This record gives sequence, structure tokens and C-alpha cells, in this order.
Amino acid sequence: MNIARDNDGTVGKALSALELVAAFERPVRFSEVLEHSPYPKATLYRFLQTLTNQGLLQYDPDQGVYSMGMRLVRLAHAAWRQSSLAPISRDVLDTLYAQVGQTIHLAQMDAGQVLYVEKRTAIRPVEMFSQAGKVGPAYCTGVGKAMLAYLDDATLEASLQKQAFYQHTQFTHADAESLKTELSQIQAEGFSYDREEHETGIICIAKAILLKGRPIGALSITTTTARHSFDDLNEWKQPLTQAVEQIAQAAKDWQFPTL
Amino acid sequence: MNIARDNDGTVGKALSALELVAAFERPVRFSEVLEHSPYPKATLYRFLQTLTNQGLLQYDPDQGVYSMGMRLVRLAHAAWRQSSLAPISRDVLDTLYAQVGQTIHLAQMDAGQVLYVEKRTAIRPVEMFSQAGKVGPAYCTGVGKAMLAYLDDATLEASLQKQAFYQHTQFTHADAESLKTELSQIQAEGFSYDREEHETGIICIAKAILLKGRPIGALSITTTTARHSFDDLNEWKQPLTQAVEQIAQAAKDWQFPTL
DNA sequence: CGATCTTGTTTCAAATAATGAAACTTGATC
DNA sequence: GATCAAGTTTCATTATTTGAAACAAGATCG
Repeated sequence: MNIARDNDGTVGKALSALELVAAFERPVRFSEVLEHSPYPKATLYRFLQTLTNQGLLQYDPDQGVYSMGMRLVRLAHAAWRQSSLAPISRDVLDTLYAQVGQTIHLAQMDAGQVLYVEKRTAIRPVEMFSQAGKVGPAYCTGVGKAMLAYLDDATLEASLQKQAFYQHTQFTHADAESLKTELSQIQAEGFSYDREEHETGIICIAKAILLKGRPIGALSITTTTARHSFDDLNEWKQPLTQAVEQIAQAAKDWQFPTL
Repeated sequence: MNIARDNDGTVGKALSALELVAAFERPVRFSEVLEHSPYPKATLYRFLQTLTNQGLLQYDPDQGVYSMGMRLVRLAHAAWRQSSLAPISRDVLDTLYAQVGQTIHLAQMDAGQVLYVEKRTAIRPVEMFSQAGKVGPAYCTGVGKAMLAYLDDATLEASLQKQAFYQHTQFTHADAESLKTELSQIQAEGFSYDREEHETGIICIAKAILLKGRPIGALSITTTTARHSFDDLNEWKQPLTQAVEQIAQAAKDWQFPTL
């Protein structure tokens, strides 16, 4: 999964051990991690010790289990404030949500995946980290394809390598070729669509947020086939474009890091 | 600041370089980080490269600046879901907020500091990471003192070492001795108070959330001297206690890691 | 326009830290 | 009380990190 992330000596290896624990999504015993790890017992043991020492993991001596550490939350707070689009987009998202009344996602790219950094939903207004920080596939989401469409060739190839092309529905792109065809179309049109490619019944229109020609994020408006047709999506083109432009402008002013 | 966190070889050093970048709270040039760093040029340079490679940092080639990486947000998502009190406390906090109508904070301990993991406020319901992940001092906040009061001697001493005892207001504890006296009082009474120790005009009542006798977090209700007197705080003892007990019960059921 | 400074990047031998097989400890199970 | 599983430590070997210094690439100035 991680291509360029494995040649970083001890730090890289320790972080991959951290990901191992994260993947369980629950507290885990040492032996469980060991089973899924490429490292020998003693090595993994020392990694988990170091990570615990550093607060990236927590160890519960009663249960003998490791879980993710709170230091990550503190560090992510800094990341979220300093280099996510979320803080500068808040007002824009509020306005857009008021206009369209549909679920809105603001996403960025991370290692070929889509990372959601903000959201507006009718269901539950406050969701904190349970929403921000979530990841999704790039090849079958509106925001993912919108960003892929504007990547330079080298970065695009690297990202495509990382796509699973798992057939979520009958509409999911099966390979890089078929996806690439749509990407040029998206770039020409300026809008990206999810036509039930990730989940049956869920459709969306998305648009990339560009800074100096590079995609720094994407914004999407989501609905269901039960409530809207594909054509209906286009009625949101105008407010979506306006919101994207406002965020792009704010990013420019704030000297947002271009990838 | 980090006492036990420095003997962890390369990983520890790399993470301290990451903290250096985080401390700036804005994108930084290499040379700026170097000035604040104990490491030689070449060493720091390689750390930043590794961290960037790993997605813990982002590098903007146009500006030549580093900022915090989005991988942290993804990892924190896992941490927040799997080992923060926030997900299991959501409903309890909603109920408590409905009862008292004051600002509520849910906090945990991280390296002697108070780390806020959830919040309810009238001002702005949605705040995401801008609130969760924030840190504050332990020695002069209600939640901080509530947790300190139940730490075992060894952990307490270690935590006290890390307190700055900066005189925020005229009511701030000036040293460990004066703080310790209050801590035993808090343990006896079961409630902790912030009497304008952190900020003038801001007062709160807090209570530790205990699991097997150990403090796994704390909950506080905050108000201002303009709206309430110290005595008024005690009227919230009952709902606060109930909320704390509900969270403690949920944590027990969910096999929450005990520190 | 060339000299000088500042900032960032690479090199390479020496110093240090990571590695992992195996031995050991601990505690549970029968 | 013997057996087994899970976790922890040891230590010689191996690989990685380290950092002074040299180098490159712009910027700034006389």
C-alpha cells in the first residue's frame, strides 16, 4: 500500500508498526500485532515500546493491550489548523450548505487516498474526529476523481498504482485505463460525478479546488438516487463553483502549501 | 518539556523534530526550524525529509516551507475513535449540555498536559479539530486538577515536574506544594474547581472520571463570574456526577484502556 | 557584472543504534 | 507440578545514523 514510505529507516518501520495497530480499530495484544507484522518478535516489541514511550500508542497493563495514543490527537490538531483547508473553508461550507441543503464533503489527498477534512450533514451537526480524518478510495468517489484529474502525470501514475480498483458496485471503474478516460473528461468539463460507483443509490457532483494549477482539495455535494436524478446534480454547478472559488481564493491569501 | 520521551533513539528524535514544526503553528522554512533545534544541520535536514516522506510533514516546493502532514489527521482519527472518551461520551454530553446550558469540556491527560477531546458550547456547535486536540495546563484548570488528584504518587510526581506554574492570574498556584494541598482536598471532596486560576472571570467545576481507581479523564462545566458565583457551581454537582458515572460505566463496558 | 552572502543539499568515514535468534521469565492450564 | 503460551531480555553482529565539511543554488550588493 505504501510505496515510497518504506525506505525511511527506523522511523518508517516504526510508523508502519503504528499503522498496524491502527488497522485493528480496537485495542490489541502484542501477539495479534505480531501475526500481522513482517518484523521479528524482538524488533516489533521494541517498536511498540518506543511508540508507547512517545505517546503515539497507549499501553493498558491490566489488559495487556495497545491502543492509539492521544499525542496523535494533539499533533493532528496542529495539522488540521495549519495545513488543512477546513479552517479557512468553514464559512463557505456553511453558506453552501444553506443553499443546497445536501450533505457536503471537503476532502484532500493523502497518499493516493481521499481524506475528508470537513463535512456538513443534516443528520448530526457535531461529529468531530469521527468524520474528519476518515479516508476513502480516490478512484470511485467524486472528490477523489476531481483531484486525480488535475494531478501532473508523475503524481497521477504514482496515485493510480495505489488504487485498489475494488468493484464496490457494478458502476465502479475496473482499471486505470477506464478511469483515465473519465479523468480527461472531468478536466475538460470541470466537474466530477460519482454515479453510484462507491455505494448503490449514492450519487454526487464534485469539483477540484485548484491553486497554481494543482489540486489542493475537492468539494462535493452528495444525494441519493431516490431523491435526485443525475441531471439534478447539475443544478448545483453554480453554488458549487462559487464555493470552490472562494476556498481557492482564501487558500491563496493564506499561503496554503501547494501539495 | 519531554522527560521520558528523549531516550528513544531515532524515532524519538524525529518526533521531537516534528514537534518543533508543530510549535510554529504555521508553515516554516528549514532554517527557522534549525534555529530552534538542538540537532546539527544535516541531521535535522534528514529528519524533515523522512517525516515528509512519511506524510507527517508536507513540503511546499514553491515556498520552500514545511507544514504538518495530513497523515496525522488520519492517524488521529483512529486514536480518537479507539482510545478517546469522546465517542462513548457523546450522548452523555448532549444530555448534560441540555440540563445545564453551560460550556462543557471533556478532557484526558497527555504527558502531564490536559488534552481536550470533546466540547459543547452555545457559541458555535461545530468546531471539529479546532477544539478537539487542543491542550491546556493541568495545574490551573478544573479538569487538570481533577485528574491530578487521583494519580498515584509516582505518576503525580512525574506530572508535577512538567508543570510550568506560570502565574496566569493572581489566583494561579505558584508551586507544587500549594497545588498538592488542594489536590488532597479535591480527592476528599470529589470535585475540583477553577477559581479564575487560568483566566480572569472564568470559573468552573470539574470531576474526574475514574476506572479502577485511576483517572481516565475529567468533565467540567464552565461559566463566568459575571453570570455565576462560586456557590452557584455546586448546583451542578448532581448532573455532573451523573454524567461522570455514565461515562465511567460506558468506559468499563467498552474495555477502555486504563492509562 | 562579478563578488559575497545566505540558504539548502550532499558526501563519507566514524560513532551509534538497530537487529533478531535464542534464552529466559511469567503466568495460565490441565 | 508439568506443560504450554505469551511476553521480555540478552548480546554479538550488522546496518543505520551522525555531523563536519564541502558543495550547489540563488539572492543581494557594490
